[in-house]
Amino acid sequence: MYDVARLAGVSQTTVSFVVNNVASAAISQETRDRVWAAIHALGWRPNAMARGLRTRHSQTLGLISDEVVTSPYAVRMILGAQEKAWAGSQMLLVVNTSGQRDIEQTALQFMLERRVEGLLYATMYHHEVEPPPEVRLVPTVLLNCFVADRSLPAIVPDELQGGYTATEALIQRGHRRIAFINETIPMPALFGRLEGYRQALANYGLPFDPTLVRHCHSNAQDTFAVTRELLELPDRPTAIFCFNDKMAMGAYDAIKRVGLRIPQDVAVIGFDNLELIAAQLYPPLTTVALPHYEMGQRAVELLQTLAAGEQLPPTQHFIPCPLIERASI
Amino acid sequence: MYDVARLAGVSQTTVSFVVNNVASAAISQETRDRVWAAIHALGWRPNAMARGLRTRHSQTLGLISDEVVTSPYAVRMILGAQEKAWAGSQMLLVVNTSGQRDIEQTALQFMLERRVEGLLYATMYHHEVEPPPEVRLVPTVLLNCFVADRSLPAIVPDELQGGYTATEALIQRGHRRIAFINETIPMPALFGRLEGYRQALANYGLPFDPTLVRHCHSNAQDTFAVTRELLELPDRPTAIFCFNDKMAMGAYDAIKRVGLRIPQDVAVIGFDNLELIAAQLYPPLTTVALPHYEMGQRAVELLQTLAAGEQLPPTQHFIPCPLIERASI
DNA sequence: TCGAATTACTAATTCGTTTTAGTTGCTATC
DNA sequence: GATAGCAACTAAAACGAATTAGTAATTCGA
Repeated sequence: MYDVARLAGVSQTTVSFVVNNVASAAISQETRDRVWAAIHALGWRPNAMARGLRTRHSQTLGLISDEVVTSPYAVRMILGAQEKAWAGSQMLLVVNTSGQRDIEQTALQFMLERRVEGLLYATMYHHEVEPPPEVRLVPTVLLNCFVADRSLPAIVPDELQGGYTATEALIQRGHRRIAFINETIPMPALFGRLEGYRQALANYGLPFDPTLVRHCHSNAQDTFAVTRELLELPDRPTAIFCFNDKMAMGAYDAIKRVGLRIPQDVAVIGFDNLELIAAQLYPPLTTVALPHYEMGQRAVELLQTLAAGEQLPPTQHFIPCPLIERASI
Repeated sequence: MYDVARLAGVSQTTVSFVVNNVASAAISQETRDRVWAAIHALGWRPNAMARGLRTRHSQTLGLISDEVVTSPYAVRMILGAQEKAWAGSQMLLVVNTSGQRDIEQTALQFMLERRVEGLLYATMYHHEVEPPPEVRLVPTVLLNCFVADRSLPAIVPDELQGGYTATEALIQRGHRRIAFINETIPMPALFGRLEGYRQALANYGLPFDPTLVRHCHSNAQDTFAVTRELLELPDRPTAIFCFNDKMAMGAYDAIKRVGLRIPQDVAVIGFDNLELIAAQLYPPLTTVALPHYEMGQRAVELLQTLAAGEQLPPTQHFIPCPLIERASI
């Protein structure tokens, strides 16, 4: 900046005023032009570290996530966060801990040293977490997870509404015997979606038939078997709500194998909206989307208002899961 | 640091020496203990901006990528980069430009202002790029892309070897009539894999039959049709090499539809190793993986040596694509 | 016509570190 | 008994901006 000042024949202060467009400073247009010309001539660029040191603002948010691998579309969460941060001209520091506690700990230290203005603590599937206590030193928003005592604001998908929406979509197309193939591992998604399924049935005056609710691991192979069982039931279900799209893949195979058609004979609805699967299956899979992108955005939005000093209670935000209509119901 | 110094009864300089374990400074163990005690008592943490200002090192790498959406597994590239950066105790600044030139431009400015020590310019599918000229102000490595004049170092997948590997795997299992369903849009992958296919055939003394090479868009639907055509050929191929796993999905459907078995009647091999598809298909799909994770790692590795001041020619690094054996051939 | 207000700037301090160049008091040495 | 050498520190100057508190010259108003 001193070099620029010298070349433009002004003081370093003036350069700073011009660069930052300081309202309280009166600088003639002619001087401004000279300063900018000098800046371009020298290729000067502000040093964010020096600026940050003085202003005490890093213009940086940190994102600590456990895994990006399991569900690739959860990446859209990061994307949503990044784009929102970007819109607020902040950068996002991303660290993936691979679920290792020590990495998480040092990542946190690193971020605090860099004076991040807020922290996103994200997980790739919706579950309870116990983040290190230091996260409370800085505004923090949980993404796709929550703490037992709900003492930190969280952005999570509305599993119940999602389950309700899927079931309702089937009911509205006239289905009355709707099977639900649920996950086996206890997790919010399992309980939430089941509850949504029950509420939808109840709301439309349909009975809850426990024989129609099955559990298996969420892969195509296991679901293939479970689906065949369901199809052999005396009063065969006309629709299957699968816990996720991977399961739907297995269900498709099973239905086709016994010579039934989708959706004419058996309708299938999934969950997750994994484009890769849902759009490639034949017929394309109707499913419920996890609103990852929007969750990322909302989380940063919230973080930004918190970082601005606003005092808010640690609300748990449930983001609705929209129905993605394709051709399987 | 001054507060810590006061509490420990030493000078700020001493605190700095203790914190950084400066070898040239002689500090008694007793004093070190007092300093650390004071640090913990006050919860002091170094300010990375102040440190960076003084040392002229940001300990940060920048990653500019166009899209994370198209091929979700390309995310592993970012993961590889992040973990390697982490290992060198550097942080990764990630910006996704969604392919917009203006975002790319400002992202670059932002990163230069933050004095990133190196830049990764990544694309989600392998193709030629023209990055903004400012990338040359700082060590830069291209990831999954390259510039026309090869004036920047690049890390790209070895498409030719990949095509060769896939074809060879089929040949070694006794196949002699091997179809190849290729992409239609001109891109390095199309040419490279085709060349690999040809070289493998030639190497094993098999004729190249143009009727066995088809082109279609890489989705299940279109591939379904093309596969049916292939299966109706008088001298039907016994194996199909699909340009990617999405295509393989369509091929599976077509083969099953006409009552043939995989792999007994027709073998199928894919490309990309999209776990989501390859592992869920029945039978699980043998495929060739794009070494995204390793590419990310290698890119950062290279970047780190460049950032260390080493002068290297802008080599194009071809990372081999390994065969992932499952059950479809 | 003179003081007040305004315009157009600048000097100097500060942010929180690292680092260079000392300083002080001992101990060992010849 | 002076001195070199060492151990154990400290003072002060950067690093590159932002910001506060001025200053000099001009304009304005009564």
